Amino acid sequence: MSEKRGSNKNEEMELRRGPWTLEEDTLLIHYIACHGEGRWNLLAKCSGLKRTGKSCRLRWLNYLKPDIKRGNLSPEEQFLILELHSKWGNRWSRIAQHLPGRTDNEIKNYWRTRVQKQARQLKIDANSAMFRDAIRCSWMPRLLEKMGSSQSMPSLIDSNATATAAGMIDQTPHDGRPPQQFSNPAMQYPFENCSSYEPSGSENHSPSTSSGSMTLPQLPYLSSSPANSCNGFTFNPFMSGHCIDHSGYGLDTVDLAPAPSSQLGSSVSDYSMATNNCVDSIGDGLWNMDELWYVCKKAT
DNA sequence: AATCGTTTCAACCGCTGGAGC
DNA sequence: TGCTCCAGCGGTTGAAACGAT
Repeated sequence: MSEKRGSNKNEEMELRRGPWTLEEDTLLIHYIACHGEGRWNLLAKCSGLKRTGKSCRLRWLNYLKPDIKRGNLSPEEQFLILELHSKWGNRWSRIAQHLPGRTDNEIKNYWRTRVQKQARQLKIDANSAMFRDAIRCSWMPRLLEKMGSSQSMPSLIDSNATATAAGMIDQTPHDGRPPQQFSNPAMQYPFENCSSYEPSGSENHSPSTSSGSMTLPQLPYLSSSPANSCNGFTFNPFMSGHCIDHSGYGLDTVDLAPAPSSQLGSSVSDYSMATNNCVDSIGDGLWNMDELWYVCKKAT
């Protein structure tokens, strides 16, 4: 036993850790090209890499794999992440399956650095129903707006038959319920029904499906308002002019300061008007913290 | 230009579940 | 049935990059 432990220790001492070098990457790529993926421990031993099988696997899956998509997440991808996370929680690999070329690690990082950041700034729990509703009622419409204007959805439609922001989020394989579908979310996503959170593993409580379009559970504090309105807001998918930013993710902080009380009592159009003028100075983004704050505030 | 605080993301760690024996 | 090994998952960390002053 002690002998085995000693030999393991010697092996561990030889193991490299930390950032991968170009030589290591080349070695790994070459080995996988010859022998294929999988059997990572064997790969680690036979390839000459002084890495653990785990490390090799991670490097390949998260960085070296040819179909890995690099760069900022598109609005469609962001929308999907928000939508799928609201259903499945922190099931990153599962969410990643619906975003071709994106890794669970990347999605997880996105959620932590972009989404949770907003929750922190709002001083609310990122896992709270309140925050999720704020996302659904303020952030996601903004993404739809972005998607509608960029008309870039075909990329997802083409690359992912089971889950697209533009069509169907297929749940059938996971829980046997009918899939949620909205043939054109920019036009049809019904925001009158903001969702409550469903923790991971509680998929039996997922949003219901109604006549081919996504219908989400209605919150008690939301009025049964007309389509495209939520919690007193009117969400026109093509409404322009929100506090938005230049970042590729569109989620950088805009302004955490609560709206003046006079605005809280106004109609959404008034409120939108009040915040619209920041567009020119801030740019083309998706995230309006004032509005989000208002959604959260009204929910309490 | 230098310093410091913040953000990003690649990589690691611990745990779990499945397969094989 | 229980053990071991391995792949995969989600949480966390820390170095590098970036931005503000």
